[in-house]
Amino acid sequence: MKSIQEVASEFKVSTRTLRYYEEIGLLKPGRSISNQRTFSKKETAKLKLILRGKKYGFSLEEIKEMVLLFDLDRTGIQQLERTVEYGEQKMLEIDEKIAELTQIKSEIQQLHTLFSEKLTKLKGEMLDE
Amino acid sequence: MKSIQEVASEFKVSTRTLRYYEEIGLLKPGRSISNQRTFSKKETAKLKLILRGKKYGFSLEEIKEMVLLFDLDRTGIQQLERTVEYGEQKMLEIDEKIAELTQIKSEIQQLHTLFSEKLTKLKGEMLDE
DNA sequence: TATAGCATTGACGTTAACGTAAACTTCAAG
DNA sequence: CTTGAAGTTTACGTTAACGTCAATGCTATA
Repeated sequence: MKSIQEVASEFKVSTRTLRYYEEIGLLKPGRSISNQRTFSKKETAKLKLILRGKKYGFSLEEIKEMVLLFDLDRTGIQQLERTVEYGEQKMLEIDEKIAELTQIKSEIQQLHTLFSEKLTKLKGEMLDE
Repeated sequence: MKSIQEVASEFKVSTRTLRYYEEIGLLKPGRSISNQRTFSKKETAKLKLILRGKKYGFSLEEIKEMVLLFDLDRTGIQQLERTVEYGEQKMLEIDEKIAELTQIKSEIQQLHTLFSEKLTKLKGEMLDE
């Protein structure tokens, strides 16, 4: 069980951010006798997922859905089926994102090649003078 | 040359968004005689890059740097060298993002497998009754 | 020529995701 | 026991990325 400061510095976020994530239902840390937040392994795992999600452009609202995978008591069959479906859909979305990133990379790559050649040529011209 | 409405509906953004992108220096459409914005191929290409960049979580400020690759007169050697370096760095960043996405996917994959098994088991139990 | 439909430039409004400050409590160290 | 660091809640402030509205201009067509 970690304190809010420990978690904050471990993940390089502010304590305000952690409280905010609790406020909007993303995290659900426990409480000590003196009412201080305690973060279990599960919560830090969730936080890791949240931060990774943010890094590639999901809103906290979207992330919330994904994090629910960690929280819900998946007892009923219907619940489980929905969860499984949801997971499949998310994986498809991720595949799309990867494809787009690859696309962007190749565009940059082209520009890069273009400029590199231009540069080589320019340097050559300098030697000619 | 396309009008603002043509571009807006083609890319499914608002005209306001296009004006905003001009306001912050991302796009630089030309003007018709009657002062109406005209979008060249280059501008729409830039817009495409902008929207793709947004989709995976770059801020407009970050995107601005990337879009500059399209705009600058790359005449001087120093400029070109900087540009080439910048492009290399960006490609590295993209590789990182792809790696993280792959990581997220595998985490979801694990949860998915877990729940799928649970589901299969539950369904089996139902038949046993 | 009047009217409808798109364009323009301000300028103020809105929302997400926190930052920051105030007022208070709790805990560990001297 | 006091003092300082870290915790709590409450609440107002801030910034990016637009939305929305008002006032106005061009222009094609009935």
